[in-house]
Amino acid sequence: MARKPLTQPRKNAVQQRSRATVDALVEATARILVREGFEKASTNRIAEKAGVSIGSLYQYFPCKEALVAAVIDRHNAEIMRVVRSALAEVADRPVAQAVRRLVAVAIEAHRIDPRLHRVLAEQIPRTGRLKNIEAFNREAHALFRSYLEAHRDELRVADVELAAFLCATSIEAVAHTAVLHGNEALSDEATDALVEQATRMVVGYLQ
Amino acid sequence: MARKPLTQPRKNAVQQRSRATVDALVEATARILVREGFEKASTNRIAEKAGVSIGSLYQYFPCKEALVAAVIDRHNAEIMRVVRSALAEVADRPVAQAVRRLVAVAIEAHRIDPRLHRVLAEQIPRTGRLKNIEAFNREAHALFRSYLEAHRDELRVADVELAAFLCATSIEAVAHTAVLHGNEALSDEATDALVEQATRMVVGYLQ
Amino acid sequence: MARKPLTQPRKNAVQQRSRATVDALVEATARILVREGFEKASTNRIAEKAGVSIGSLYQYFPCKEALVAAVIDRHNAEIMRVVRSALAEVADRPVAQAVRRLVAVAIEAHRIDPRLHRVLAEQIPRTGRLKNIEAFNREAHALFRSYLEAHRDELRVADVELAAFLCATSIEAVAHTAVLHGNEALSDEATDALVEQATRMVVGYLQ
Amino acid sequence: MARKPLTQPRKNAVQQRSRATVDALVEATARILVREGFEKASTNRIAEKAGVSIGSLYQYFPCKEALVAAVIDRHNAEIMRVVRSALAEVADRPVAQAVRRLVAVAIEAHRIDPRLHRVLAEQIPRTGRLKNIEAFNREAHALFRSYLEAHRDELRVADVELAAFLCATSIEAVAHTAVLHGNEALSDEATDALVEQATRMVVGYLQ
DNA sequence: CATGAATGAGTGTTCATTCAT
DNA sequence: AATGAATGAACACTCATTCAT
Repeated sequence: MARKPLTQPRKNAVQQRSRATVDALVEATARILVREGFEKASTNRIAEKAGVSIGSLYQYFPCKEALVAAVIDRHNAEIMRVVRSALAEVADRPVAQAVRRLVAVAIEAHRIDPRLHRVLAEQIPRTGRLKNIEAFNREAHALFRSYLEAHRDELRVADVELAAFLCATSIEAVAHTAVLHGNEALSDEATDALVEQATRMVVGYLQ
Repeated sequence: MARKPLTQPRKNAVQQRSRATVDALVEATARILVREGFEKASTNRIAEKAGVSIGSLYQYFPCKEALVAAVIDRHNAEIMRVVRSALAEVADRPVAQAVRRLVAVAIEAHRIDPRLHRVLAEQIPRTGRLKNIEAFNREAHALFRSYLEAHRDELRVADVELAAFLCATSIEAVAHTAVLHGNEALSDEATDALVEQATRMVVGYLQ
Repeated sequence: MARKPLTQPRKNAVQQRSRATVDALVEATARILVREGFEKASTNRIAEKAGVSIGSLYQYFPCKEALVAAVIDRHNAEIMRVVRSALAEVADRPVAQAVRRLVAVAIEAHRIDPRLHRVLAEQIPRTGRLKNIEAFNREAHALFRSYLEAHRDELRVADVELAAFLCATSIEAVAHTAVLHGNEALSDEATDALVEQATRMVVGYLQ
Repeated sequence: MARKPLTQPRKNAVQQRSRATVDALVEATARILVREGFEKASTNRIAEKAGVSIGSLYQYFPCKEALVAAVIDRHNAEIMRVVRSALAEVADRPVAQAVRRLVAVAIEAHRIDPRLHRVLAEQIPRTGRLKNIEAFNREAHALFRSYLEAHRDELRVADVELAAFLCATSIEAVAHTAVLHGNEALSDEATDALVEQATRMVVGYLQ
């Protein structure tokens, strides 16, 4: 009952151990996913790479999908932290500035862990409960739409929802493709040019 | 080119039979992919649905991936036929007209077999040799870029390659998402509005 | 017999606690056996249902079989209490009366916890040390045989041992099957008729 | 369509091979069941003992239970062949003769493969679809009841159904216990005495 | 060419049991 | 004593692929 009295003994030690095991498992899953792909990510292999017994794996994750979902959630959380803070930051800025920032942030977000992002976006069978990747896109879209609605008087589009869909989809696709499908890493100049042009396209449309 | 003209009938018969077997296998694969997903598409099941023995399947396809690749190729070919003819058709039209037509065609293309398109885009592990889905995108992008280069004097963009990437990526993403991720089928009005706005965005940027 | 009388209270407390833990474990095992069957009765689940750690379970029971054996022993003890007291009660009665009472008691005994009885009789793999269910039968048979030997002069059978085997086996099987394999619970009338006829069969044979 | 023209070529060869595999699997299952018990009868072990790959096992049996069910069916079929023919044989005989024969047959039936019978009766978890063991008992009971009904005028019992239940259950239990739970094999004299006494008990009751 | 029986490495998952804390 | 995290052998089952017929 009495907690945080400077020393959290046993239980905390226990919690730390558990936590370390869980982290090791999620991390091992992500690594295998990135290096060898979804097909090679068997539970036994994950446990082995995590330095944990297969029994322990199933103490913390009810099935293989839960492990992959944890990786997805962790990655999505990182991305959404960046996206949410950017959108909060530009909430009161005019559309031209806001869009430029959001395009830049979309690229940044895709650079957090591009190879993992690629695997999650392209290699995971989107069956059953593993639909979560789109979930985060939906949240990002919704936030962007809220911004546009708040700035409706600056816009010269009739249907804000449609405009939001158009712009958010385009920005995401451009950032995704540029970061993941370019043959080489984007140079700073190329990135600047991309941001500049994408911003021009979107702002030109909205205003 | 001309071979053994005497036994040609026989050989033709054989070739026809082979062709029919191959077609049946590809068709069965596509059907199972659409109806039951990649995970259920085992080679034995495909052979059974195609009314062919598993041995025969391996006479025509060296491995499972080759079968899936054939489905992808067939689908891509259908799409590219539409895209190529549209681009040929608009080759000499002004940008505004051409873009409107291309946006409409992008949507049409995604409607050819949306459920198959979805499976191919989302459910197939993109391991090893199964990268072909992007291949077709690359061709479409290249064709569009050629168009823009031929109409460079109508444009007010500095970097045509970058502009082509931006526009083609956006159009593809918008069409893909609208067709496959909308909760219901797009109405005609919604489609018209989408085409109108996407065209405005792209043309506004290019000119 | 009398040990360390000074620390007895403490020790008693401990013993009581132990006793309670053991009881909880046996009870939990029985409940799971009845409600979910042998296959679901894992040691971890038993410990959980008993509100005891898996470590404690192994402090009191060396292995899973020991737990199941304890359930069997407890159930057998209950049954044998009934059977023994009935046999004591009829020890001096004539055969006709005694048999009628014993048939009734056999049915009563199977009704003590029919679902548990069924699981113990049908679902537990009778491997290794888990043969105990027959043990109780052996004791009941022996008691019945003693009764018959004491009343030998009332009987017109040559081989009392064989007669005891025949009658005890038949009574047990009839009671068992009637209680556990009848589609519905036995009505009072049906039970009466069953007792009447079984008694007639056995007494007719013995006398 | 045209079948049995003296030679059943290919297909027959194929069928023979399949049949041999199936037989080997059922036989291996029975052997392991007898020698090592249900718990040791894993599908991999069965396949190995049958000299067949685990894959082949699953080509012919959809799950482990199906394998065990096949063993049960095979054993039941053997027993029922004996029981059915005995009942057909005695159909027109008077009760006293018929019962003596049936008791003898019950013992014979339990001697067909006593160790297998024991495992099937005692060691197989009677879960789900593995209830078949009782099914054969039901058939034997029904046949016996039919006999009694046909000979009702010879009997002095009020309720033929109840009498059939009583006698069939008793005979089965006595035969089962005598064959399987006696410490040693029954001598011929002991068997004769058992048949004699059981017959006396049952006939005395019926008439 | 066609067949389909056969293969066996590999999968996800369970569970009795141990042992450091 | 009590705890519960950890273990890992074992299980039922799948499926891409081979090869004798």
